[in-house]
Amino acid sequence: MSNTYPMEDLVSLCKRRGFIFPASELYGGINGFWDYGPLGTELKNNLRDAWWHDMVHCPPIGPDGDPLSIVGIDSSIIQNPKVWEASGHVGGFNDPMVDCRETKSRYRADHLFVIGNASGEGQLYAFVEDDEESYERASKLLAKYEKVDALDESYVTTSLIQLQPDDFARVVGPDTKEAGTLTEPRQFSLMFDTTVGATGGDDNKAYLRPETAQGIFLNFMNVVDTSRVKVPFGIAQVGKAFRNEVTPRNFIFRSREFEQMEIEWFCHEEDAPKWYEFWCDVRKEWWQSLGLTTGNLQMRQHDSDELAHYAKEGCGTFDIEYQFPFTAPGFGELEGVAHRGNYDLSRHGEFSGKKVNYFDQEKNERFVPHVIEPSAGLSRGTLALLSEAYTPDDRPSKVFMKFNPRIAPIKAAVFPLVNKNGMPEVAKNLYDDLRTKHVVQYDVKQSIGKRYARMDEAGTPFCFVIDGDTLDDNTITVRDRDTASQERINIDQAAAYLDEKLST
RNA sequence: GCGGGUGUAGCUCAAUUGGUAGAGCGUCAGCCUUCCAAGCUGAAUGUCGAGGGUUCGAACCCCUUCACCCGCUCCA
Repeated sequence: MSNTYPMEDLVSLCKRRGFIFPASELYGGINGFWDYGPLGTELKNNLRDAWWHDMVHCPPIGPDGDPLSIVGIDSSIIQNPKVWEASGHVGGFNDPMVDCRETKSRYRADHLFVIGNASGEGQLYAFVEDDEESYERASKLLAKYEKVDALDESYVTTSLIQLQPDDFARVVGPDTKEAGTLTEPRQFSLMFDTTVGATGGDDNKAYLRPETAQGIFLNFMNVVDTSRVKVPFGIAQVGKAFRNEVTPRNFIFRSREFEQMEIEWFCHEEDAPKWYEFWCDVRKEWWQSLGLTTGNLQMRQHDSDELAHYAKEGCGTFDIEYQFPFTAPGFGELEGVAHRGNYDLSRHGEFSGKKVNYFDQEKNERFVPHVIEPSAGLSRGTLALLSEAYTPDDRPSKVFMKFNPRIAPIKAAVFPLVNKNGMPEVAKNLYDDLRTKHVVQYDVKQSIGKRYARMDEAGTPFCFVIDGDTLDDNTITVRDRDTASQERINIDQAAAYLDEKLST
């Protein structure tokens, strides 16, 4: 079923029921940050734990019939700043950029020059460095504007970045006719700065990691040396990452602080396409196993022009995309499976001057492994689960959350049908028993209908009810969240019933 | 970053268009209740997003700012 309800309805429910709140709401919020409430935290932790279980503790069966070998790490959010130079994050994305409001083009400020009257008056015409055509165009327009046949020494070329802020109103962009459409140069560093040490200063500048992946590459040799792993193998990590997004948008989909679940799968170059294909399949099936339906998931290969700097030399990137309510009928990225080649390990070897490679004893071969990276968004995954679960209905609550029982924040509720006649005591006993193994809730307040409704919005798959018959024959009812239908089971079977339902 | 919209109780919204805020639902308490937000009674909750201005007086008009939504842009 596609998600066609308004996003606001889901956001409203998340607030109302304690899944997700705006961060710093008391102070008016802060753009791009969100807090997880009691139910949201359970949901996110369940997703994280399911991933860790299925990828690290009990990893998929490989093409040869044996389980894969994957180990976990937990690296620091702040690393030596040189890490981000080696990874390409500092160099490639720190340039001042200039936007054209008219044509929406974006230029690197240091690539733009302007030509104009040396008197400092009149319009300035911008052109792209080393672009003959662009220069010709600017020259012609300037000549026309100045009403001269040819440009002489009274017209000079200067770098755009040397202009004063006031000058930009006089600048005509490389592909516009109006002046003043170019913005002032802006830094587009998407990495968060921070300062290490109490004294501060530029020398102590560091960054909050923009991806968890680098922590894995940094520890590649440590893991190889200490964990008895052999290529091919994987290293997994879950953790926060930070990006100064230009436009945080769409609830927790694009936030400035978010969580990733990443695997770097290290293999021999000649096996890389095989593993790439393998991981695309495995990861898509995994999301499906959590209840994301086929129609809301799609695989999309990146075009060559949108590949990340690290993926250029590999065989590409596949996005696993989900149809969120705010993207429908389009899709938004949930996970990227990238072939990173051996870019990262090579770069760290180069920049550190240390040995970063692998020796295969059987083949007597030393090489830098290639990497397949299934990089999933934990925050985005949580949003996808919420989006998928949100189910408008004609029941009194008008909506219920159809979570897969495995990731549901609350697994079951225990109610006495009425708060008397010995029922509360029996219900309480059952609750005390179940709570030692599962997240369950006990509720005696108000009518049974309201209690069902509360659990529907929390997405609790099962409600156990102690009624009059329980006192006679030890049976209770189990009410199914999705169908509202009931069945009777023996009270002694409740725990086993839950175990069975949660394991499928 | 640009353009448009919105902001009032936990949620959804109202306030006769300048006279210092209400409803429904939810929540809580009590009664009642033998299966789906039932019924009865009662209660708590808002510096009307924030700051400034105009005015005798502002939720309402003006300015600034913040947040959220939509469309562009961006998304290593």
